Amino acid sequence: MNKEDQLKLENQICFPLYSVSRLMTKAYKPHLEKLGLTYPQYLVLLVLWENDNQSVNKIGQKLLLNTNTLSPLIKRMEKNEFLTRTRSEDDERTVLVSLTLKAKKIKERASSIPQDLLKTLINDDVELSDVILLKKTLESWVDILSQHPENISTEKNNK
Amino acid sequence: MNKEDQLKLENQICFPLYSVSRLMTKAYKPHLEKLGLTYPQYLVLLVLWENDNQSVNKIGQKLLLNTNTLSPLIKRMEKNEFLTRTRSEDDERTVLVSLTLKAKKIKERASSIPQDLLKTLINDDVELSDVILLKKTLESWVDILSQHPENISTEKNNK
DNA sequence: TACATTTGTATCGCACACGATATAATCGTA
DNA sequence: TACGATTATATCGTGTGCGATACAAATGTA
Repeated sequence: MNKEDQLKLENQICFPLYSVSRLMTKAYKPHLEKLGLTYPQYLVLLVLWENDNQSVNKIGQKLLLNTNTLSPLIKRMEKNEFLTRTRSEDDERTVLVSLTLKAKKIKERASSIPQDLLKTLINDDVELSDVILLKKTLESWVDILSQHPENISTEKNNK
Repeated sequence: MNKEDQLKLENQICFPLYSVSRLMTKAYKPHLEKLGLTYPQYLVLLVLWENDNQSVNKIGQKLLLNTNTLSPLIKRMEKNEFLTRTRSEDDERTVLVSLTLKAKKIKERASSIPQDLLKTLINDDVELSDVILLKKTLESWVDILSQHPENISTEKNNK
């Protein structure tokens, strides 16, 4: 491929990645709005539904987000009564984030959202096996990219 | 898969998509910073390098972005002397966006960025054939998702 | 035990995304 | 040819992302 072709939008791998990510978030939107959530806020709940009462740092490690994104986001969720924030007694620096009853209650309703969305896609053109392959591929890219020099977080990334 | 498992972060297809998109943009960052560009600004240049002098609307159709995102973005690029904006004489509503000399000059330097990035990835673990497959898969998702009810743009999407 | 370093969180500033809305120009049609 | 509908762009408000920076608590070490 020559230099001219490399610059064509259609030959860029990053662009469809960027587009699909945005379009997927948009597809989630009407479902999440009913629950009063945004997509990143939904991600925080996913982490906490799996294990309640985690530090901001820990949540950030799982979502690959830093505290400069998470701190205000979590505060908004606290204001909307999905979360509570408490300083850890062991380490006064640490803020522990916990689910409220309200957040626990919507877990059930939230569980059907991804399935519902996938169904409409699979009914269209996508095969379930394609989805699984795509997920695997993207996950390996996450691994590689998160080890890339630009993406090593300043915080120690000790799982 | 039961309802409990569906909610695990690791079982969500959208999350790796969202992560890889962000990590890729981050990987681009140091390269684009040297040129004084952000990733979405780079996308606008890609469109114009292919065909100069296009309307805001047209650029938006190609990037799947609306004018409420593009208008300020293009104005920032005008301020940074990458673009010029002129009202069309045929239709006073239309703003035609053109490349400045500065923008034309960096085309050469910009052309190596994606290749450079891919090389470091491929040197690591990724096969070129994987990249091509991923691109194809994502492009088909773009097609499907952009036809989804939530994602039909208000503007007529007449290619 | 002082004190430099590290760690966990938060704040600031900037640049997107995007729904809702505004405004002016153009178009369609009665 | 009026005039309502459509179209092209822009503005506003809110919520992310993220680099840079601040700050207090905890840790390591001389």
